[in-house]
Amino acid sequence: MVVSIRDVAEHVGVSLGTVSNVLNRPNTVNADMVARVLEGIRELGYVRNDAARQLRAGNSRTIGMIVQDSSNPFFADMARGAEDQAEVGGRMLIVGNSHQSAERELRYIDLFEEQRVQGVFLAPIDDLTERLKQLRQHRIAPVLVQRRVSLDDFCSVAGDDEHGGYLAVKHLLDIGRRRIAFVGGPVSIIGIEDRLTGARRAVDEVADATLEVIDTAELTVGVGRSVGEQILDRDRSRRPDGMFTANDLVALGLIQAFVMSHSIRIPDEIALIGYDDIAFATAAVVPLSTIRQPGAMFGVMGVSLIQEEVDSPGGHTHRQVLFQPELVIRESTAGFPDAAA
Amino acid sequence: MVVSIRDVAEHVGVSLGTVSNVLNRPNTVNADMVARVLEGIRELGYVRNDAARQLRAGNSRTIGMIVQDSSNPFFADMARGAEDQAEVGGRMLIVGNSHQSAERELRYIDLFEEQRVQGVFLAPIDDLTERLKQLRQHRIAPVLVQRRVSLDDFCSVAGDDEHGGYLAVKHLLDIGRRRIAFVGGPVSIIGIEDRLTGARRAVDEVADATLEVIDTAELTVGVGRSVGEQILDRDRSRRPDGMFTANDLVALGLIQAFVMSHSIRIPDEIALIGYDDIAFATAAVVPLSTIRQPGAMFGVMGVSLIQEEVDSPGGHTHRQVLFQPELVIRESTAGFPDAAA
DNA sequence: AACGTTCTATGAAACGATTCATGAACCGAT
DNA sequence: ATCGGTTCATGAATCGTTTCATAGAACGTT
Repeated sequence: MVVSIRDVAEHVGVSLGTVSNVLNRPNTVNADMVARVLEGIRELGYVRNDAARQLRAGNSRTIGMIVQDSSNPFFADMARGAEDQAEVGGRMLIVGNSHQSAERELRYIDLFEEQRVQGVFLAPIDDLTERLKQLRQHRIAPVLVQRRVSLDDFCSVAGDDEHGGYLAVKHLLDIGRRRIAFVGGPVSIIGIEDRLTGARRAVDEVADATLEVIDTAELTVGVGRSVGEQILDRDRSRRPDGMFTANDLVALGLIQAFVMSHSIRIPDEIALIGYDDIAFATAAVVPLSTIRQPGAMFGVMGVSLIQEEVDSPGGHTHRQVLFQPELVIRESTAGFPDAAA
Repeated sequence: MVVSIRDVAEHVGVSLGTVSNVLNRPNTVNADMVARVLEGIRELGYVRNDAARQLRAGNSRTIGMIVQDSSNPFFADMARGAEDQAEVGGRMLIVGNSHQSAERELRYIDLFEEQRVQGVFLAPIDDLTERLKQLRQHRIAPVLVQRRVSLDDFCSVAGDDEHGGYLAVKHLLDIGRRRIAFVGGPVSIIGIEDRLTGARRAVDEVADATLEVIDTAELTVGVGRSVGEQILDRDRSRRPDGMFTANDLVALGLIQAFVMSHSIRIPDEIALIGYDDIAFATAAVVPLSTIRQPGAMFGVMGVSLIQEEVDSPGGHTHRQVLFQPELVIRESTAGFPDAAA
């Protein structure tokens, strides 16, 4: 029923080594032999068994990626970039979704290791340094989406989150806001912590500015909405006048809550700025100011770094690629264009 | 360097079969033997080689999925559902992105077949009936996201697109619109064709209603934006007063174009309805009316059907699961709540 | 005719797991 | 002491590839 390379060999009347050569080194085989073998493969409907290939050859052609939240378009962009780049190198990308659960993250790492992937690309939730070093010993190249990694151990891709956080809050202060709130979390995640640090630095530069930190368990539209409702419950005087969220989803949730209530006007009463610049930020009820990061490029670069490490078996020096974020101003921190006219 | 099951066996001082039994049938092995072996595995950092496992056992533990556009949140939802369900059965999901290219679609199918996945879950672009029958012969279960499949050959999951299209345009007609436009494509894709058919049926029920079809190459925000600009270029009298788009992304693009121009008011001049009800539809500049489909459920059900077929080696009768779409009315086809008040 | 070179086909060995027929060890009953 | 029954460890065979040392064929050169 299932056709092996040996069946093809018998059918064509050549040795099994020749069929393998046709598949892997066609230039070492006589041209019409190649034609005959390919014909036989077609006739029998032979499909190479990759497990056997991998077992013998000792390497897989896949790269594993773990994202924290596949429904976040920013991660979707990253995954798309990663997939495209993997394809360039003739590799395949397997994406796992950790849902921000450290346990699922570890399970995927185990799974990827059993698959003998060539590399793993991930934004770790927990500190995985030890586990990742183990991976490296098993010839799997880990590449992180995270800034603060010990330089010698891993390649990494990151945005300058501290600077991004600074840019965001500096902008809020520049348009005259003083009661700043940061929404996001868990702040134990390094990138988020950095954004908060940058925010704090900006606030500290202005004498009468204050920073309130609203720590959340995750970064979703739903979380944004419930924080928004919580803000709505407050006395008007106790509300912030400028809010910076750790990503765009949370900001979109806030916008929904505020707009639906009809009682808080954006940006008049509260100005809002997000992070990532996902495609939907432009299309929001109130188009969202944000800090832009090149999501797809993160993916492309991450996979490139894996390929670099894999393809240079001798000396490989780890690289830290840092992308500079960029402030994008839209209506959520500016007057409406109409108002200006 | 690399630790095999044999190394573990030697290290612990047992036979290699015993180690395998500990891994696969621990209940047939004496309890403290299990403990000793596990200890050895830990000490040596042994990780099972899945390629070898799969070669010998003859089956993989993975399911392949091909999506047409990973940046569409609807597909992201579907993939998440599929992944969750795969995990329930102890399987792993591999997702490939065809970018609506029939060629990439075929490449992924080949790849999945080499991997000997247990099943493939996909919304085919081309007619793949023959190729998928080949897959089945090789013991790979194909499940389609598509309605019109010959009942006997495959399981499938689908929304009732024809009914959805009808609901959408019926709603536009109900609020008094008569010059209807359908935006989407390519209409050769079955689901899209069905939505158009439903739209046409609704239009035909009303004497003075007309339907204009704007065929597009893909279904993205960018396409929506450019169709929007094209509408803006028209004489006011030649514009539609109700538009139905084949998915929400296109509708969001239209909204962006119209709102940015400040010359077309939604829904006053043009009412708009999309399809899918992605999370961002609620948060749009003008919250978008749409036809809701349960994306995650599509994924869950699709993978369930694969598991059903795989786990019942004897008789399996193919099932067609049809989800009923649901009309969701928001501001893009209604007066603003303010206006009503 | 003998030799060296180049080209190409051959098939046994190996990769690392699972499977399964075999039998050793033990136990309780006769 | 023997026997039947259980429990459990053993290791050779096997899965389908790739690799590689070997050798046959063909050709040109001396």
